[in-house]
This record gives sequence, C-alpha cells and structure tokens, in this order.
Amino acid sequence: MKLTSKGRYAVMALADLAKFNSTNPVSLRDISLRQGISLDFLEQIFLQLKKHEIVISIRGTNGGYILNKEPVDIKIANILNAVDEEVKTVQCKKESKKSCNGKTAKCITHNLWDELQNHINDFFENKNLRDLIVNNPESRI
Amino acid sequence: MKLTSKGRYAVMALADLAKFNSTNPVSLRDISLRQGISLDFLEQIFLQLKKHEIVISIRGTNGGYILNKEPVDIKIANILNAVDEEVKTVQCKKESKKSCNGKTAKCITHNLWDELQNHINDFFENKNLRDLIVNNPESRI
DNA sequence: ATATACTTGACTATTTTAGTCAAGTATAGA
DNA sequence: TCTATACTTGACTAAAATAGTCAAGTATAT
Repeated sequence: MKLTSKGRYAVMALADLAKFNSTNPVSLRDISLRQGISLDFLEQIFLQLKKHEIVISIRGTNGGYILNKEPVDIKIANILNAVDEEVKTVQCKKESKKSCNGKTAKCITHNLWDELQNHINDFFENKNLRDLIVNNPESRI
Repeated sequence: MKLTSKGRYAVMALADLAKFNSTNPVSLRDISLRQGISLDFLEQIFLQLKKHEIVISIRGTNGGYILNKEPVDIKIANILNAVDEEVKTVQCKKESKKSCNGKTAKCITHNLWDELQNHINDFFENKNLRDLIVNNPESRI
C-alpha cells in the first residue's frame, strides 16, 4: 500500500464520480475541471481503475465513466491498490521469513512496521466510497 | 510523519542501544556492525537524536551513546519525529482551513487523509522502546 | 462524417531518499 | 603529553520515485 498523490487523486475522482453518478456517464474532462487534476493524469489513473473493474468506460459523444459497483461496495483499499499496485513498505528485505523471529533489533522493527501496515490496511479496508459521501450531507448521491 | 528507512534505522539503532544499555556507552561502530547500517548514516541519525535529547553522547576512548531516558519513556513517535522532522502528508494544500468544510471531493479526501494521519500518529504515540524490547523474551534489558 | 471521448506507451523534470565524503574537534587512557 | 578512539558538521551525490506531459492513435454516437 503506497500513499501517493496518485492514490488521493483516484479517490477524489471516484468521490466526484459517485456524486454525479445518477444517470449519465461523467467525462474525465468534467472531473478534471471540477477537481483540478490534469486530464492526462486522470486518463492514466482511470485506465487502471477500469482494468480493476472499478469503473466502466462509455465511448463516443457524451461518453465517460460510470462506477461499476455501488459506492458501498467500493473499498478505499481497492482504489489505492488499483492505481499504486505495488504493496511496498519500508522493511527489512534481507531476512528470509524463517530467520526473522523478532529477536534482533532489525526484526523488532520489522514487526513494528508490519503491524503498522496492518493498521493502515484495516483503515482503508473498512472505508468505502459511500462512507465518504454520506459524511457530506449537502451532496447528492 | 514520514516513514522512511532513516526512521526505521533510528528505531533499530535505539532498540539495539536499549538492549546493551546497562552500564557502558555503546559506540556507533558496534551498532553499525550489529545492525548493518552505514556508520556515516548512523552519525547523521544520532546527531538528530542527540539534538532531540533522546540520547547522550560520551566522547573519548570507550565512548559512545547512551539513552537519555528510560526505554518506556521514549515513544516511537519521538524517534521518528527526531530524524524525519517535517510532518508531511499527501494532502490538499490549496485550500485554506476555513474554506475546507468537507463538501467537495477534494476536501472529502483531505479529511480521509487527515484521519489516517491521526491513526498512524496514535499508533506510534502509544508504542515505546520498552514495548519493542519486551516482546523479545530472550533479550536482556 | 466527424467531433467527442477513451487508449496506450513513451518520455521527463523535479524531488526525495539513502546514503558518501571530507575535514575536522574532543576526550580518555597510556 | 601523545594519540587512538570517538563524536561533529556540512557539503555533496547516484539512483529511484513522483507526478506528471506529450504524441499518436482507436472507437462510437449523432
């Protein structure tokens, strides 16, 4: 799980999409203008979101993207994994699993980082797009 | 709060120090050899740890470093803040605080990232050096 | 037809990371 | 006092990651 601007933009774009989702596809151009994200960068991001079946693209005039699932079924973890595919934490890579038993300073921090990683994962596993929208009473879903 | 190798090395080095803390100062050379961290890099790290009063340096032959407090009083958050001083999260910088009310996709993710940041901070605020050591029964404190 | 919109891959400036290098200063013990 | 050991400080840098840009398409609705 990496936490980058790319991931944040993906969540932003999908939150935007969830709000304007009702009937029509939403064009990246609109999202770009509303959220202030470069169109080219959005295309890169939505390519990944489409590959991971989070959105569906609709081509042609008045085309755009729509969500492939209900907002409640799209976990934030899914989104972040889609655009920043490699799960990379700062951790000791030299130890093999079996030799790493938490008995050296190296492996003590290894365990600490793993534990943090789990906390972060849980956090994003337990949040979905709908959670983000409903915290925002003025919005229309 | 940044999570880098530098921060992890700092925690590793202090865990090592806590284990060999009993009577004598521990030289960076020893830590370097035991933990496989470059001596030059350790010096950079310990300069910061000293400035933040986490360790005390003892010069001269058989000198080295000792902890400035009991392990239980050294929070992991203190360590990470000492070596990676800038608190930097991926977040929206364009909004002023007052205009950011969680009503746009931008600010929705802003809130999400802030919430995560708090989770991570809590995690490290509630762990201290002693916690790391006591999970390691074979070690001597 | 053709404008609109999505697709794909290559490319890159900037910043960050994870150190290295050099030239010191201070102190303990012989 | 001498000098080996250890800490101090600041400048420098190769490599990787980040955050995009650019170019040249292809597909489809109207």
